[in-house]
This record gives sequence, C-alpha cells and structure tokens, in this order.
Amino acid sequence: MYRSHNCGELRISNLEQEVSLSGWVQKVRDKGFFIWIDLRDRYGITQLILDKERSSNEIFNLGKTIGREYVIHVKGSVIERSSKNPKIKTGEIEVLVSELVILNSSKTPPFTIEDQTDGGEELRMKYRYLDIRRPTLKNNLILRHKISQEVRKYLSDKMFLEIETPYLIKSTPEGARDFVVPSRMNGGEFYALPQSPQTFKQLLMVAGLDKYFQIVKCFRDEDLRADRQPEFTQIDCEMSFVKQDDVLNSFEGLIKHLFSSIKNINLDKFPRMSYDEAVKNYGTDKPDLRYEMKFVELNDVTQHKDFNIFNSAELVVGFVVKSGNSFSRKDLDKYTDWVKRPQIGATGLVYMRVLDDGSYKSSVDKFYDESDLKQWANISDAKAGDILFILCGDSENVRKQLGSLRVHVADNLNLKDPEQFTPLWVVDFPLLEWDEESNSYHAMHHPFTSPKSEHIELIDSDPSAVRADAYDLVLNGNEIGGGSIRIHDKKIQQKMFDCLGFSKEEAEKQFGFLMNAFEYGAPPHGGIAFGLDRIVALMGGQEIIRDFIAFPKNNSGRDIMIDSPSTISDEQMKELQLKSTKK
RNA sequence: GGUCUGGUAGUUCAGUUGGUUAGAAUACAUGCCUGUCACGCAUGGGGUCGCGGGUUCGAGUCCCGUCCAGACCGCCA
Repeated sequence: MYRSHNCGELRISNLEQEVSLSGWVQKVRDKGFFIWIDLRDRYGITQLILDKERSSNEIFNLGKTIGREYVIHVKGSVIERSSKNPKIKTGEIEVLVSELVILNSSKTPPFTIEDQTDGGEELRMKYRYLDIRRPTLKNNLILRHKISQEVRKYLSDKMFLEIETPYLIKSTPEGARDFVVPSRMNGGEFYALPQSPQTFKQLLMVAGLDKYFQIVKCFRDEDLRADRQPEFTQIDCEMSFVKQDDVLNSFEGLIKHLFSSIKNINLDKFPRMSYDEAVKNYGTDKPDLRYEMKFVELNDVTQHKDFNIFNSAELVVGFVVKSGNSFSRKDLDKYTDWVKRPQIGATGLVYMRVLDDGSYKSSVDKFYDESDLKQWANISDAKAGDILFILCGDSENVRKQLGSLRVHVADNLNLKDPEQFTPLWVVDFPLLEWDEESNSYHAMHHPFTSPKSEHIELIDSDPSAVRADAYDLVLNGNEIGGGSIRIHDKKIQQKMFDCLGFSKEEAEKQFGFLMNAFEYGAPPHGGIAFGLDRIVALMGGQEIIRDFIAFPKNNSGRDIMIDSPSTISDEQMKELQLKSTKK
C-alpha cells in the first residue's frame, strides 16, 4: 500500500496514528540534527521529520540524499509540531518517519515548483508536467473540471442530451481556415476538423432530439492570440422550438448557475444592447462595461471653426476619463503615440482638460474658445478634474480606434477588476458584412443564421441593413459565447447562399445534406456556443487562456513539449498520396 | 503577411558613451547548525552574452541578416 492518507489530509485529530504517505519532495530543510521534508501531492503538503535522536541512522542518512521532486514513500506516526505553521492545513502536525523508500529520484527541475515560479513562459511550456505540479496551474485545471461538471449537471437537469459529433468531417470554404486530414483510403481526398459542430447539431434538431449540448473540441487554423488557440473547447448547445428570448434566458441561467455554484456570485439579469448601440457607444461589439467612458459624438459642436481636421472628418468622437486631468503632459504624449501606432492608425489625439477651477484647456485652444469648450464639456458631461479624449476620422475606423484607446486607458488606470463580472448580451447583429477583398457579402455569424423576419425583404434591396437573430454573450469585454436562431426553411437558406455568392451547384455540394434535411420537417431551432477556455480563464481572474488548458500551443501554433507539428516519413507521405515539398 | 518588445550562469534579471578578469539574486554542490517551514551561516563550481556576418585597435553593447519567444494588427463564418 503506497498510502493510507494523502498529503493534505492529516490533522491534529490524527495524532499518534501510524500512517503511510507518498508524494513528491517539495523541499528538504536539513538543519543538521533535524531534517524536514515537505511532501507534496495534488491535495496538499505534509511535513515529514527525521532527527538524529528518534530516527535510525540508516533512514537519517537516506534522508540526506533526497532532492527536490524525488518521489518517496514513508511510514511513520503523526505527531504534534512543537512550532506550528498556521499557513497550511496540515500545519499543526508532522509525520515522524520510521520507514523511507525512494520510489524515484529526480533531476533538479529547471524552475521552482511554486506559485511564484522563477520559470519563464517557454520553459514552463517545455516542462508542462512540472508546471502543472504548481498550485496555480493545478488549481486552474481543477476549476476547469468543476465548471465542466456544473455545465453537465445544469444542462442535463434541463433535459439537454450530451451527444458526440464527428471530428473527421468536410472542409467548407466559409469562415476560418480548416485543419485538414488526408484520407489514406480515399487517396487525394481530405477530411477537415470541425470549426464547430454547427451543421451536426442542426441535424440533431431535425432528428427530433430537441435539446443538445456537447463539451467539444473545435479547430481553426488561424493565428493565435492570448485568448485564441488553434484547438479550443466549446460548450455547444442547440434547442428546438425556440425564439431568441428563449435561448437567451436559458443560457443566462447556465452562466448564472456557474457563477453561483462555483464562485458564490449571484449575477443580476444580464443587460442587452444592440450591436449598433455597442459600436456607436463603445467602438466594439464586445464592450467591457466594468468602466464607463462611453463615447460622445461631437460633430455638432466642433465644426466651422477653422480646424480643418475636425471639419473634414466624418465623425468627431471622444470619451471622458474621470479624474483624467491628473495625466501629465508626458502621459498624454504617450497616449498620442499609442493611438498613432500603425496597429491603431489614428493621426492624432485631441484632448481637453477641465481644470479644478472649472476652466478648460485643450490641445486645440488655437481654434476653439472657452465657450466652445464649455459646450464640449456640457455635451460630454466632463466635470472639473476630468479629461476628454477626442479622435476623428471616418466613422468605422475612428470608432474602432477610440474603442481600443478606451480599453488601453482602462488598463493603465487599473479599471479592470478581475473579480468584478459584468456580462452583457449583444443582440441584433448584422446578417451580412461587406468584404472589400472579395467584393462580396460574407455571413457575419455563419450562413445558417436567420435574418429577423421583418428584414427578410431587405436581403435583396439593402443587404447591409438586414439584422439577424444573432447574439453574443460578452463578459468583461471578452466574447464568451455566440449563437443565433437558425434558418429552418430551405427557401430562405437558398436565398442566403445566393446572397453569399454560392451557385446552386456549390451550395448543393457543400451543404446539400443540410438542405435535404430541411425538406423532412425541420423544426424552428437555435442555439449558442460558449468558449469554455475563456469562461474558465475569466472565472479564474485571467484573460490568457493558455494557463487553463493542460497542454496548450504556443504563439506559433507549436506544442514545444512534444515538438509538433513535425514532418512525417516518406512512407507515410506515399501512403497518403501526398507529394513532398522538401527540397 | 505586418508592427513592436525581448534573447546574457540551471533560472529570473542587471550590465552606463564600445574599453581591465561579464555581475546580482536564486537554484545547485560541500561543510556547520536541536524546531525549520522564503530556515540561517560559510565555501565552491557554473557563461558559445541566440546564431551568422560586418564596422572598430577593441563588440554583451553599434550596423545588417537570421532563428526563437511574447504582445498586437491583418486573420478568427
């Protein structure tokens, strides 16, 4: 028997018991007369003690040979510590070792296995199994487990069935790039890994299963970000006989349940905001509502004053930073440089300080007098001590730029409290968006999204005005879920494909199976998919999802622990009928 | 595809205007230590300054190229 207890279990109530423990050596403190060993496993740390008086020479000397991360097994008796450690749960007791077996030695690990590790990102990735021994990573994975369990519990109770869908499916041109898998049995042909189980869950609705969910891996061959991995996990859901409100209410319930059961936080009813409103007021379709800085449009009060930059701009827009007058000249220069970086692309930043005495000072005093600035202050509700930041340009770009600046300012001012959770439904997304490159319309969500019934006529006359029954759930400025009511009518689906520039033949070839299914009694249906990685990360107080995934990929899509992707042998290539591009 | 930042001891980092033998902390090793728990004290070993080229009397430091890592833009239906 390797252990009678785990390393987080023993208490003062276990005094004088003979126990056996196994685990990893966190630390050896050799005091000469005493040797203390912190023994660690998933459950905690228990202090072992050897000393010259009570331990045999043999065991004492063996104890001296033990290093960090050795795996050992001990037997001994639980004794009370004469100096206790209130910081750990087992801190009142220690185990006086009577038997000691080294089950496995360990090289000295390349970084410390502690919360505040000295290891850098890359090193920790390479030795991921050591990184996961750290409490931080371990707890992240435990949190993920709990969330998954609660999702399953909640949705099962609501009659959702968890059903698996295939990973080897068909490549489609819409959307993200597919990861593809060559088929040996069908030479020259490829499977694609799913970007989402979208069509399958819709078919399950046609099949009459009514409510489906799946915690499922999805794959997208696009560049990575802190919150984006090439393979990621979705909580994928679909329901029949629902309208948008039904879906929103159902899954608001799920998210509330997660927060109450796991974090003991009771969230209020989630506010809803239209896409147009979000973009107009915050310059993004995923506004972070933990802080204000709502946009104010200033065209009416900035024109015809010889300031040609504003006069010639389609939109002059700004936001107020409370107490922003404390920004130094240097701070403002930094913000100006920041918005001028090519990633943002603004030409400059105009500001207006409201001084403590209520007077105004702006970077454009040459063109605007006190009464102009007073108007700006009135319209933007800037008070003494505040600062108003203003950008101008064409509407779409300038809103985006100002939206980025808003987030950047919030970052600098520490307005993003990771323990504050501000969810938001963004609704009424456009059905289509114009793509300059291909000179055609693209589905903003995906081509199965239902236009709002009152907008169906507009599809032919004014496609960009059509709004869809599509929605995102935004949490603290992160998109954590998105979905829509689907088209269940073959004619409308056909119309969508027409609009997206699919020929009848292409549509038939790509999605014929779905359209055929729609001819056999498809119920009205809709659903949503949540990014599990993002939800877990946010609930863990982070925005970087990597530390909430056991074995993630790095910035360039590589797993540096197993060193993938990698080349395959010529034999494999031949078998798959692939030609080598190696020189 | 692009922009920016970084790469120096096992690890995390410092390294001034280009100038003597490249430092600190930590980790590691050895010794001492009868209550440690970030133990303490002493001693010691440890470097292809990412790689290649260039400028120079002289390069960790400047220039060019390249590789790697991270953040971001494009991209992510």
